[in-house]
Amino acid sequence: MGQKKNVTFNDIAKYTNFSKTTISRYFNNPDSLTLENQEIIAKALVDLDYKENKVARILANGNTEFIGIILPNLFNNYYSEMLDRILSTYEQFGYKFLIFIGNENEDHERSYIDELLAYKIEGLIILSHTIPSKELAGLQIPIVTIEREDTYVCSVNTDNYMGGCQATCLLASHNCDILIHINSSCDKKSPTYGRVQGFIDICQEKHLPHEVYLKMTGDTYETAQKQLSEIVDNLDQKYAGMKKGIFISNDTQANILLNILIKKHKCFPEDYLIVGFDNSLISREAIIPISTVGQQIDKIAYEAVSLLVEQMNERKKRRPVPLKEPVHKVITPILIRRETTEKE
Amino acid sequence: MGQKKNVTFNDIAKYTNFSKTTISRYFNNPDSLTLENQEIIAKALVDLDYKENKVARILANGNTEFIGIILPNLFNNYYSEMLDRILSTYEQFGYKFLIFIGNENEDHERSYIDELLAYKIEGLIILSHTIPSKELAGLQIPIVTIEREDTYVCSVNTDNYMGGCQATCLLASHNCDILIHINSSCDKKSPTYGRVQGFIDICQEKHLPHEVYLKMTGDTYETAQKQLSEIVDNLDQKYAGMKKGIFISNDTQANILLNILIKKHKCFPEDYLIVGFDNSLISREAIIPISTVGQQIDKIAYEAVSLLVEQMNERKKRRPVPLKEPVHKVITPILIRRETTEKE
DNA sequence: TTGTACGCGTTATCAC
DNA sequence: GTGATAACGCGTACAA
Repeated sequence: MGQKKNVTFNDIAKYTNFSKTTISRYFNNPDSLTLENQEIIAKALVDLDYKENKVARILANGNTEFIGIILPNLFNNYYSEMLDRILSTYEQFGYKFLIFIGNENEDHERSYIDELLAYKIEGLIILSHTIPSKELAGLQIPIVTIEREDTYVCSVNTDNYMGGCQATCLLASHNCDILIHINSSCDKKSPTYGRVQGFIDICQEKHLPHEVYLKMTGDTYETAQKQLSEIVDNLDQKYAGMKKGIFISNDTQANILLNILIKKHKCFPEDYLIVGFDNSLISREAIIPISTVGQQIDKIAYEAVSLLVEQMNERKKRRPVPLKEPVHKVITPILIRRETTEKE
Repeated sequence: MGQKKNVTFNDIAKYTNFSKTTISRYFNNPDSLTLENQEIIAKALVDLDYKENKVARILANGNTEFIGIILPNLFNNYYSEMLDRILSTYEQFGYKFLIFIGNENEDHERSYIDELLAYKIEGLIILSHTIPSKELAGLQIPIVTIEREDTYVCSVNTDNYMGGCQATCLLASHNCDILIHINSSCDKKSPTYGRVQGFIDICQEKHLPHEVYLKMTGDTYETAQKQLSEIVDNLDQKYAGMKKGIFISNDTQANILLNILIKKHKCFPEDYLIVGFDNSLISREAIIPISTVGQQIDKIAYEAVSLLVEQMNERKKRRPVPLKEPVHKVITPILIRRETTEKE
């Protein structure tokens, strides 16, 4: 472990003429010692330069204070921002995080989970999409997922349906002649599908002409660019002279769309409005700040850890009462109006 | 730890009529068992549904296979991308990572380090800037820093000086009338200062007129925007009609600068050239793809972990020979020419 | 090739 | 308030 022998409770016990037990109590229940003896031990810790060893503590009491996390990647700003917020809950809850990047590789992710279990993590947060929630539920350990299929496990998700409604209503309020939604062909079970549903429902409710493009693959910047260029050409032709309100599935794509429009028309055309999703950095940094449906990432992260901590605490009781049904928390998105809808 | 009693080597030993030692050997030195017996044990593991416990293993042999990481944040794309690459070295080296976000808070970072040491991490990777390397060197544990002050510890850095030279030469090759460098007022000891020095040296060597702005604070997007607007107004006036080559300290700022120029002049002005630094996502996603000095993040991450692993392995030998001097690895940047210099 | 006995550093239980 | 002793689960000399 260390270079030289570690100083242990035994050494401190000998040095102070107390027993190991008393030293342990000094750390875990100091009030049970006299103030005087507390000071003696405190001094000894300094004299001997004691460093605590949590590994030994874990073995003895079983609490690792580890939470495992599996993310698809950290290139996507959404994930890195979420991770930032999750890690920051350390100040509040004290849990440490062991992190793996899945890269959409299901088998790798399985082996990562095994590794995490071997380190006796107390809970697991999953953001990757590969392993079905049914399988995750069989892991016999508290789990919370974020923005993914979550039928059999606890989860925290943005209210994507409401987000879709908000975006659509915003476009509708500007009296667009045609509303357009662009998204990937996501599964109907995935939370993301709520965005599509919200768009369609509002359009039907308000009897607004609308069209849905669900063919984005968007693996890379280049393919997204190509696909969106085609869509723009299509729209320019099909709805020439009409006011077009576009709700697109994320800010990265909204930005690409914006750039395509500006390059093609030399400026952001009067007859286009754009709303993105996520409120990721790029929506602010774009040449024209993009209106977007903002996910409350800090809140999602907090609720996820919080929900996990509840379950972990429950398990530590003598008679734990496991959840009958998975809990699904829903976080309200916040509509952010910027220049792609509120033209000056 | 678990809900029910964990299955241990003892249980397997009883089940198979071997000793604990033999079970242990099955995992750590399987060749020392007969194939037949290996199969018997393998079957027992399945029958009893054994789950390995690495915490116990750590306590027994002292190897946690943990590496600690302290980052300033994950909002900055550079850090999240770096973390992505570092985490991905798991496939190669097998080390697990415990991660803390420092948020520029020196005292918090100290307490994070204490926590990491309590978990007996074998090495530490530091990307945050607060704690002086002299203090880090006193930690008695292998350390590697990335792009920060590194006098007393091992480090991996981009060759910022070369990057500065590359960017400046690129601008010079386009026959600019005036070369400009925009940066924050960084410490001369910080690796980043190399970018400034490279710029100045090349300008002087080639006898090129140049000017350096070192007053960016860039805490937020808005302040950066304001500061750069002022600089642009200044440049427009001072060097009207002249071809201006700007080398700016990072891509985020390059993008802001680009947007300001386009908004002010309705297009990207003929008489401006821009080179950023980092090759971060935004440099590709900008309305006009930005030329930049690309940091080889994957290589930096690999070299950092690799350098750390070497030191950790050395410590495990019976007679470890610690490094006399800190090793400083330098990674060559790669110039990426895009449309802000190579106009069509 | 296999087994015995002990150590790793802490906590929990029970006694005083 | 304090102490002795037995866990926790695995690795490793040393012996057979």
